[in-house]
Amino acid sequence: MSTAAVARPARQESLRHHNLGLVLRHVVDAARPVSRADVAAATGLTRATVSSLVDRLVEARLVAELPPVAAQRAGRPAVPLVPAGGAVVGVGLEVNVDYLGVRVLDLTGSVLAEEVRHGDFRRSDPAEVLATLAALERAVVGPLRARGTVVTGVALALPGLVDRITGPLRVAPNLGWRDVDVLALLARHEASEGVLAPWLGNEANLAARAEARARRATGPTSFVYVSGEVGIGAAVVLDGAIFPGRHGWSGEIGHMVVDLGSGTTLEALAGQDAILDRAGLPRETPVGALCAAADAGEPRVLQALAVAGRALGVALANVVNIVDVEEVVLGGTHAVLADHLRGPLEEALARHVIVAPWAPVEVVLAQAGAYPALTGAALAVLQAVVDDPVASGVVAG
Amino acid sequence: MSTAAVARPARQESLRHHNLGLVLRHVVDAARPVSRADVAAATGLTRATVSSLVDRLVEARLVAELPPVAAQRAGRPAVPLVPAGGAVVGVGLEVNVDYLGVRVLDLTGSVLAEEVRHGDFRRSDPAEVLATLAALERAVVGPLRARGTVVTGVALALPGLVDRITGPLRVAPNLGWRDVDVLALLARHEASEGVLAPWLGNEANLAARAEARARRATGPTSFVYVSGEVGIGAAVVLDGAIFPGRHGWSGEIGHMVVDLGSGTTLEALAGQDAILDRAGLPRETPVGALCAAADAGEPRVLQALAVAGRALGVALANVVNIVDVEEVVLGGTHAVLADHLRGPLEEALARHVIVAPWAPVEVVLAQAGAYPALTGAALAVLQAVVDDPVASGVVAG
DNA sequence: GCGATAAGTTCAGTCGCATAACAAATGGCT
DNA sequence: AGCCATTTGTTATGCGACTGAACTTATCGC
Repeated sequence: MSTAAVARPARQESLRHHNLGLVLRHVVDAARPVSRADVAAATGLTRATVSSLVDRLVEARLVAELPPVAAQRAGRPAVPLVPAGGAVVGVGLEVNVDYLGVRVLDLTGSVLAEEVRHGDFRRSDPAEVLATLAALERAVVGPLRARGTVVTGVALALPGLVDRITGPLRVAPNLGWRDVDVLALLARHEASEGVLAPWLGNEANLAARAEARARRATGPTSFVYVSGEVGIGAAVVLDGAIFPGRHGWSGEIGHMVVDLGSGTTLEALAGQDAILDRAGLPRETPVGALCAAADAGEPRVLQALAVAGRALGVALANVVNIVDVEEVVLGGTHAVLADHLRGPLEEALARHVIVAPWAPVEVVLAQAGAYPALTGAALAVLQAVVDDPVASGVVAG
Repeated sequence: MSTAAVARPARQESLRHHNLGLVLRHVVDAARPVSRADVAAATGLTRATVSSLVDRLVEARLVAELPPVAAQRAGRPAVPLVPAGGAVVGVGLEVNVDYLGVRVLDLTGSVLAEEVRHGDFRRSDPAEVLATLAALERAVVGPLRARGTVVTGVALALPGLVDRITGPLRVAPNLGWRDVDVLALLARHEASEGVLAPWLGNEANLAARAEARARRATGPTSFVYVSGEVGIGAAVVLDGAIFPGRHGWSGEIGHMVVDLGSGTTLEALAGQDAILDRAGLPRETPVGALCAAADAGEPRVLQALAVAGRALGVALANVVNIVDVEEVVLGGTHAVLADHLRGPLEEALARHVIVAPWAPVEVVLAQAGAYPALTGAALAVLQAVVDDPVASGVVAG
């Protein structure tokens, strides 16, 4: 009943599409090279079928064969398969408060090229900033393209509300942008190049995607990712998949009301500016200095961080009670401050998460490295390739 | 990258499975009888394929053919197809604080049989209550089964935390149950009958499922369903699908902290007991009487409801900011009190939902009727049939 | 050097959908 | 009344994609 997602008819080709994705996913997700026989055993397909599918993937330069290594057991040695490096790539873009950048990833997850420009983009002019970004993208991607690299798509991370259905950026408070038609502004600089129009996404959501990939090997991938920068963003990941919400506006916890009487929001207690204000430090203080002051035992700083930690803990307990995930992943400035936040944060989680007795919530640090949204944006594009290599145009029908 | 759901290989039969579900869903979800040709046009399958699939569905008694009606336009008159009534059914069970019951639905959505027993199950003995439930189920389902009705499954709604992975009921505070192996207790009374083991689910989640089906025709089906009974439960529905969370423990908003300083939770402000206390009425007061007192303009009552409405509004704004849905659906006692809650509730939503300027949150009343969780439980079973008629064993391979 | 073993390929068989022609049943027009 | 246009549903025929089994290839161990 209650018809869920858009349902399409399944034709003969659908099998191939699905199974190509299945095989490719096994090769990409494997920790070490796998053989055709391994893939067959793991997927439940026959060796014959896997062979046929792998051949297509090799032809499309999504999978590469390594030279056989000396086998240690009897039998014909396996041909090791790995995701092809450098051939098919996704491009991640990001505009944030104090930097913008481009990062290019291939299917192995390695960074082929990257460029980050620092600057102050508060109250910036969208047209100008996006022109800079487009130029940077051209400079980075151009040489790759010239070498024959296939760019399957581009995704742009923005620190604001992007409507995934209707397109425009509604508002990015920290950039001072409002109702900006990002695609149109970018198209001015790119159409001539034949560059693909980027997908747009929220910075926290895309960073969480990078985090999901980074945590893939180590354990469960259902978590809330908290990204503390100037504001506080979050994203919900369930079984490795981002929860987007209806419009792509999920995870906006910065404005969560944590005090009904005063209407105080989380950001007013655990945001970067709020912490600095309460600590009696100027707002320009870098996070490192704040952390150092805390390490030195500065009482006002410790007090401010205790308040922030508790507020964050209560807010995240509320989130966990609503979406039922197993972990809290701290990213951005909150990762740097984790040592000082963790105590009150974990206490609040243990007290207020209703299922804590049966499924205690772990608090862990982000592993995705610097500029995770850049990585996540590129991964979003590559994920689409893996999910359906044919639809994304990389494999011939 | 980041492998999402469990991926299975697609074989030839997978096509058939998928397309059987697709066709059945079209017939079930259609507002009026449809022809094979209609289904073909709507799904993108050919008439030949649809014919073949429909024949199987008719044979499995999932779809029925009506006598052709006089056509109003040229051409051979269509054979109207409808979901078969009374042949294949889902059984919904529920144990709640002051009643338990059984409801049997067929694919048309009509109630074939139903029995509700009122009682006080606070601090009850699980074994005893479940024995009563099993007897009631036997009494209701037995005669149907004797008539040849096919029972595809049973689902049991409980007002507590049910681990959908490991099975047991962790805790149902208002029943006073804790770590109850519901399946084992039920099996004692049912194994002999050859009755299926029920799926277990949270009452609010299953009620939301009924609500999603009821709202199917009228508009968007992304909402938060709030079910105020003795406690306050909620469920998130996105595009018609329940958001279950990792363990099935999503939507636990009753314990949301809305006042950091005091640690006050939503239930302490908007729960039934809390409202009655603040209104100066005894806790046994029925909701109708409370509502009447409010209608009469009793100042303390109005004050209590204003407090509750605002608290609920803030809590739901927090939920909407996290999961990004379009509507709030009020069920249970909150539906009865809606007139008095709506004002402060809508004000809080407008003020605190960050995307309200672009996507205002609608507040609407539940439409699913009495005991929605009973309906939702039965629908859950039927949904599984529609999603994959073969896997659920109703259609021959 | 030969058998055991495992990887990968080839080929017939089967399943399920598409395509297209055909049969059935009705309204509209002369 | 009779014929055509129109639409529904059915009946071949073909093709794509997977399975299963036999076969080839390549290595290890004795």
